[in-house]
Amino acid sequence: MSACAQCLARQGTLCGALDEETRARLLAMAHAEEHAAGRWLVQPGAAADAVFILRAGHAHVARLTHEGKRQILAFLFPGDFFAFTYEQRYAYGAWAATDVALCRLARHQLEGLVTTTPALERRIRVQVTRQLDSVQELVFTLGRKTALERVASFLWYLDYRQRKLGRPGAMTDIPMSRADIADFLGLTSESVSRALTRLRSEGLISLPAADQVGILDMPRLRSIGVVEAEPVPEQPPG
Amino acid sequence: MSACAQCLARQGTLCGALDEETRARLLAMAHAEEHAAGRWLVQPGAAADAVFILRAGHAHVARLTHEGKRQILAFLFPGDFFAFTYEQRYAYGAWAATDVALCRLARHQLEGLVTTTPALERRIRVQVTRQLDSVQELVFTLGRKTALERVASFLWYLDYRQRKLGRPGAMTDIPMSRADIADFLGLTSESVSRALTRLRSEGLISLPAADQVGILDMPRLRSIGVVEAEPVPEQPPG
DNA sequence: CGGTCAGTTGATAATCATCAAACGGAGTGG
DNA sequence: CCACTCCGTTTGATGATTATCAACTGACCG
Repeated sequence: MSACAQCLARQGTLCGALDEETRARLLAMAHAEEHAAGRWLVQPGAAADAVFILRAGHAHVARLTHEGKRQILAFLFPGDFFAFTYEQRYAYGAWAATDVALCRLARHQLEGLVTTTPALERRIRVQVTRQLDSVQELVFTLGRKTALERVASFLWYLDYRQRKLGRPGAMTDIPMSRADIADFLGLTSESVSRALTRLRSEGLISLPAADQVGILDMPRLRSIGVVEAEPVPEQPPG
Repeated sequence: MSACAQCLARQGTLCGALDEETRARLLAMAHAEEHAAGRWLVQPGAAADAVFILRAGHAHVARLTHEGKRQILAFLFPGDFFAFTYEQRYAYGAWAATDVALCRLARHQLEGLVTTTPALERRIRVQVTRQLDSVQELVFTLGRKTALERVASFLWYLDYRQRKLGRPGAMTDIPMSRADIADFLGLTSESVSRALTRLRSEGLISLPAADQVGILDMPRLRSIGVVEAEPVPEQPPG
């Protein structure tokens, strides 16, 4: 219950915007778990029989290949909801990047509750839709941005996420390695490093430590990284 | 009603798996429309006040920038469902690639119907979840595949989609230009062309016309393009 | 029969990956 | 307390892939 209270304080969470009764039922079927940094939360290829809500810590979701290639699909922050798929087996893996606390919801139980609780079903649909929006944003980043633009937009994103969790402050944490960032942005860790160095040398950011960044010129950083959609182009392309 | 019958014949459609009454209500609020090739179906930046089901023809969804960059997010086939977003305005545009027929559903009406029709809500959630799965697949393609691998996986995907629509046959249609394929795969049209030429010269495919491909060696094509997920790696990376 | 346009092919350039070395902070042991 | 090691990061040199620019081909259409 107190685990929930902590979680509910956050916006955009699955359980927010639910009435007391539904929340209680959800809680009744939730397994509260804690895992040490480095542990699998979702094994790639395992039966997709649960979904998760991250309560504390950081976790990463990635698609992996036998050749050792890795594409990180999402960096999870407290309050994030993950492992929703239509497939019978997970196409990706998720692991604890730091020590984490999470709620595990068995899929068949959740599907059961959902059929009698339209509000919950709706809430899940909204969450999945938001994830769709953000993955489409990532598609654009990977398909059509340069290394510098990718890194700039990533810093913007990091800052945005941390502000949303209510950490103002001049500094933004970078709670993942250069290699992780690279595997999210479709680059190498060297390219990420070079892009950061360039942004620093041009006065857009400061890097007091490897895991902290100060954004000195947000408008310019944003103009590099965050590409605006065309308002209303004349004629469709193609 | 006959427009619906045509649409319902297809698997994986929004309206499939709904009972008669719900389907009738959905139909009652659906605007059946037809649009000529080249027309906007969704204008980028417009109020996100409707969702669509494509009944016939092909449409493309893309994120566009004022600098003329374009990232195609999806190629829509008959039966596909699109323009679902959490945002108030569309971050992307969609247009008719050929003459199209579609159903338009006003978002506020649909939201209304959905609250009293759990089965429909569930159906929508499933559709959105499937889209999430496929966009995540695209993220991996853009982030971690070479040009040749991207094109190979694209051909596999085209073939897969057309088989699902029930067109066996030795030949697979390519119902979009090289530039469209390029903007989907994060490449240029020249790179797409070179990759196709290479696949042809290596005997994997035949190209009797620019808009048709014959897959001569599916296993090899698949092994190039479709990267298997790691079954169960020992220790999480990172 | 010429014109237009999508597609292909070729030459060159830019970006990013790869390979390699140096750097620096955190932790360890003398 | 300080040297040493380790590992992630940064920086440098080189190479590969893909983008860009440009020319050419062929199909379709007036």
